[in-house]
Amino acid sequence: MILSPSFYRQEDVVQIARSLLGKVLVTKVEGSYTSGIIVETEAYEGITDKASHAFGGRRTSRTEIMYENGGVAYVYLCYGIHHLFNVITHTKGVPHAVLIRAIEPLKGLEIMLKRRHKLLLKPTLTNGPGVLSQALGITTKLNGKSLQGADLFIEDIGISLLPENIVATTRVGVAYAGKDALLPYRFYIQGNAFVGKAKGL
DNA sequence: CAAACGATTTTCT
DNA sequence: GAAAATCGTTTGG
Repeated sequence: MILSPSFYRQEDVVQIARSLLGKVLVTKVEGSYTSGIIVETEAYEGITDKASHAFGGRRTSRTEIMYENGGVAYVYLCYGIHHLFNVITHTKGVPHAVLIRAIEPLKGLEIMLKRRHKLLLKPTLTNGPGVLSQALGITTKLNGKSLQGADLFIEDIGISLLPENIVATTRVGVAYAGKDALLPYRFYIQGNAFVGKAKGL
């Protein structure tokens, strides 16, 4: 079943980040469906989190979407090269977000391989926030889109994880955030081959 | 209006 | 292991 708006509007963004593990992110871009099981996430706790774009309540044209009601996508370009996909959570006015860092390919494998210019299925196909967006065809065109749409949603396919299989640790690439960089806001499925290994492990 | 800077990935040494 | 690639957003003049 597709995750409902009420799922995204829970108050605890860290709990949502944990809950998204094992769910399936589905996109339909240029007529083709692609999907993958979410195996790694990071929580960005709004105005109190120095690593968040909305830290201190900053509102700019880019971050405005973060203040929307939970259940929309926040996609932005990083390093001029990579599109990073986030889920906006909590209610209107509270800029919480969850970054999807890695997925395990599920459907549309051929299309994902083609988009990534690969021939074989390897973890590098979708094991980072930039590359999974490329594989799923996610670009800034999806910024602000509802996660209830026919071409972008997250569904629960009945995967349940044991607590001991969920690892909580520090986030990646946010050293500039000072003590907030030490918060255990990153979650991943223990032992999954598609969890990012590029950094910090 | 000009300049600096990334919630990263790939490639070269 | 180190460095380049690359551009929209943000910040300062």
